[in-house]
Amino acid sequence: MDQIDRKIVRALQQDGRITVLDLAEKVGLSPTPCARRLDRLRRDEVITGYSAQVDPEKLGFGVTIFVSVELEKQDRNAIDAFERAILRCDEVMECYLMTGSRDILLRVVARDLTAFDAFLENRLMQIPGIRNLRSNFALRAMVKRDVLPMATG
Amino acid sequence: MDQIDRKIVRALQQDGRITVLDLAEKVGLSPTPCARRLDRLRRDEVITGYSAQVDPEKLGFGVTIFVSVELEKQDRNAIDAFERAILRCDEVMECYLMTGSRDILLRVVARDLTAFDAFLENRLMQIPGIRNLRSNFALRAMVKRDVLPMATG
DNA sequence: ACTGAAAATGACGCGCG
DNA sequence: CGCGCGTCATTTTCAGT
Repeated sequence: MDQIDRKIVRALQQDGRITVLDLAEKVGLSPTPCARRLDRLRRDEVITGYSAQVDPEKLGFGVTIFVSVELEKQDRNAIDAFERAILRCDEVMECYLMTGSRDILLRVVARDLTAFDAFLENRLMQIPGIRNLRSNFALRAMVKRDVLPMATG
Repeated sequence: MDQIDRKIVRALQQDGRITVLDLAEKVGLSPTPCARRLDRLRRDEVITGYSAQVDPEKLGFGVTIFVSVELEKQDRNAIDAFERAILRCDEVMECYLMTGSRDILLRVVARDLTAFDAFLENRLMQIPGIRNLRSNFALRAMVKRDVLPMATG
């Protein structure tokens, strides 16, 4: 992971469909070694995939909700079980295990509040071991970034 | 936005570098009309871009922190000013305007706690109009998804 | 369907550490 | 000495018309 690798990763975060030729020029390499580095970055799982950025509203997901979940038990088994269950919920875009009261933070998308209510009732609250929930609604996203900061190196 | 468009968007979220040929086959179209739809989806900003998915840890960003910010005033001007300021912070990967006490939720990445402290001191707390802050630390990401749920249609 | 461009692959020599 | 770059060439595949 040298400076050129970081440039490659950065360029690909900014434009995931850039060609190897353009990428090579951008980072100051010729195409073949650039492609070799790209292969390595994927093998090492620095780059784990590629994705289109989509406007959720245009797909009908107008609502974003953050849900704090506190589990009854916070041992490994309880957390693993919750994790397996939450992986099956497509509405959950992000899920973080937090410090402190060792609760869990979810970012959930939904079509509207009715759909979110259905998610809570039929999905989230069906998961055993939940002590309590707290939902906070987002009015809008001010920032949604896909490019990590420059690692100082 | 019909069912085929949704399939296209879904496939591109799953693999942002899929070729038009493979995409066409996947959604049951021939390449040319598939490419036309793709152009339209980009023009309509349903698809806003493409990005590589990167493992933050492998780039040295081992720490994720959620920061709740409460502003002194919650009028349009104060929020706009905060938004402009936060856009300049590369460490802020997401920022949501919330309901309730109309505060703001940030997801911040940092190299370590020292770097996060520097961000708080030199960046975030330099923004005027902040009444208070509350930081919550993530132990790890359980789920990080880039594919929106299927819109029922 | 066609044409130009790009990707994937491999071989080879070179230079810098 | 060896790793990584550059160059070149080839074949296959893709994009755009």
